[in-house]
Amino acid sequence: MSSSMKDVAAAAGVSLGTVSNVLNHPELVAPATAARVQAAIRTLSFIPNAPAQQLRARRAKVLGLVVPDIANPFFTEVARGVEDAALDAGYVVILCNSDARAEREDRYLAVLESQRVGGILITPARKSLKPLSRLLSNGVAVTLLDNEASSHDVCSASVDDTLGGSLAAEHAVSLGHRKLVWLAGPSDIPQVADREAGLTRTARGAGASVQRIAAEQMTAASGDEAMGTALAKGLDFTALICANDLLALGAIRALKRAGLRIPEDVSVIGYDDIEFAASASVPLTSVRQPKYELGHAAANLVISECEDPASHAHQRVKFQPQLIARQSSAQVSAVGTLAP
Amino acid sequence: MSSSMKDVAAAAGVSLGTVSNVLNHPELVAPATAARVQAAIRTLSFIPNAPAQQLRARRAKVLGLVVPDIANPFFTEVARGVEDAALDAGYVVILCNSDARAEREDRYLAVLESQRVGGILITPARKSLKPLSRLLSNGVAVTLLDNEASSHDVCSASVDDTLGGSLAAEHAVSLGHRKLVWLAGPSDIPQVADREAGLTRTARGAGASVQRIAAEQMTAASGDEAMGTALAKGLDFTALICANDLLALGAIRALKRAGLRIPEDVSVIGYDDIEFAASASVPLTSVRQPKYELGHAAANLVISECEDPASHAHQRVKFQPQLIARQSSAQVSAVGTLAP
DNA sequence: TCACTTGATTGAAAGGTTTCAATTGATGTT
DNA sequence: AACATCAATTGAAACCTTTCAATCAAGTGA
Repeated sequence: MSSSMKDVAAAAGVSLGTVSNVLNHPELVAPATAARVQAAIRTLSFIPNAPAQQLRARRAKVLGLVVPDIANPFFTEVARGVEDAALDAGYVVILCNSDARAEREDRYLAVLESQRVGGILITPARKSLKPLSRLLSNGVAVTLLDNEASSHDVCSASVDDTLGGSLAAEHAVSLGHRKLVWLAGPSDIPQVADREAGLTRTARGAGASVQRIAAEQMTAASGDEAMGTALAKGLDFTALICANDLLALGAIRALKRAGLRIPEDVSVIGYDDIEFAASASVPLTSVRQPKYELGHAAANLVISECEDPASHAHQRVKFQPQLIARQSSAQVSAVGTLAP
Repeated sequence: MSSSMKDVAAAAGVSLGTVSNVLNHPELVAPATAARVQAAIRTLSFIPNAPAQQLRARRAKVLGLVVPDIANPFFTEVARGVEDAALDAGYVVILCNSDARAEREDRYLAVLESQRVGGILITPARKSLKPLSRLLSNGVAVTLLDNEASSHDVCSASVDDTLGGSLAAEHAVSLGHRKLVWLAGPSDIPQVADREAGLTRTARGAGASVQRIAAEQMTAASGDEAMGTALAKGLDFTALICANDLLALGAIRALKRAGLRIPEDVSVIGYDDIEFAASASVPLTSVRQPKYELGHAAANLVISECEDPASHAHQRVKFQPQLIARQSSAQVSAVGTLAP
């Protein structure tokens, strides 16, 4: 049904090679011939066979996007940035949710290897780059997404999480808070560790205390649960800083259930500034990350490496986060402290 | 670097064809030989070249997922269902956001045709299936997602939107509301039209009036704006029913700005029951759609058609929505009516 | 007119897989 | 001993593209 270059060649009365030249090296072919070939392409509505091109080129114009969870609006927005950059460059994006599970990540990496993708954008489920080494040695361009590269054979695009943590702490401290709680996620997530480091350093430096509680996953449900159990055990604090907005949204539910008012009793600060932060039950103060830009930049890094691996120098792009103050945080109240 | 079946054949001392048989028709090859080949596959860590398979098969084990906007949590959840079904079947998903724009949708359809994808899951940007006819005549399996098929050459998986609209109306009416406002989206979205039809029929049948206002897009920002202008012009109503939750979230912002209390002055009902509906400033009453299941079912439909087009019968799977009542809707108050 | 250059076009090979008709070797039948 | 049967394996063709060395035709300079 669908026509090949052979059909086009026959229709235009030229050889296969000439059709290819029209498509890939138009400067080599006489204008009249080129016109004839173009006409044939149109009448046959020829569309190149990408798998054949990929087989020939040994690399597909395809990117793998491996993220923990696209349902997290942070990654959704990042994905939009990736997709737009990819489409502009004639690339296509394969969506891979790892669920932050190594096993599922590995499965996807194998699939992507089989597909001979040109590049991979990944927010890894674990710290080691070992699982990527096969791909790297096969010449696949890899860019770390929302993670800073520690080695020198990959690019990375990330946001300064240490600074972000600092910004959150500064904000809380500037409102007079001295007893902070940090609601972390799983401890093996590097972004969370960096935010925690920045937060802790800045808070302690300003004379504030930081207690740490941890949620199992970076989801609202998990934040609700973790906050709930922590409150049940008793907790003395005036400000809650969360490792991301989903946790914050969940924690707010738990706080409200416990009869605490926000921000009168507790100030809450999230991280990411997802779209829903502004529509939350209490509009959420949050550390904004340039999500779309992050995805866009990362995609452009891999694409540039794909297009010209030889002259490519690995880069680390780092964006700056920004604190967005809303109603969920306020000046500490004289009586706001909650004793167990 | 990466090894081919030829390498495996050499290592195992058999012919290329035998390696292929081990992989695809193991029953044809002697156990001892098969073992030898498997060993070679392992030592060379051979991974099949998907583009070559695709070239040969003339169809890739790849699905295109074309949605208006993955940033809408409804589609995000649908996408998860699609992806899980695909991964289980050894398929891979290409993410295509059409932004509900015909031009961008066409661009993606051309890309997917070029990639020779086996199937396409699409929530079309326009009613006509014309843009898909090329694909269909090339034997690509197409399944309509969240749209009911009107023609007979495609499958579809959808949710009963007319029923959903009815459920919302019933709920409002049962709480005593008689002056309803319907916040619609762009009028060419079939889902929205169906919801509106169900809503209007049921509401009018119960003696309630329905005024219609429309947002430009199905986003929170757009809902905020549409509601804001409508309120400024004056509106007499006690319940607001929105074409989706994002619109509802935006509308709630506008209502609050106008000094209206929810649900005391206005009851608000959304549609989709996205995860954030429960965390919204007022937990949102909404019509829940089985989003993940929808995506999962749709993917399984296309995959089954890809795998065995001959014996495939086109199907229309239709799910039932369900009303989830939360705090944003309540019994109409005696004084709640707002005059212009 | 011959030798040569330049520009345009061609033909063949390669890339990795699957399929299928053909071959081989062994077993069983008469 | 000759033949048919069957299981296991092989070799070649096909899928469609790109590249590159080779060819061809036309035009230049001597």
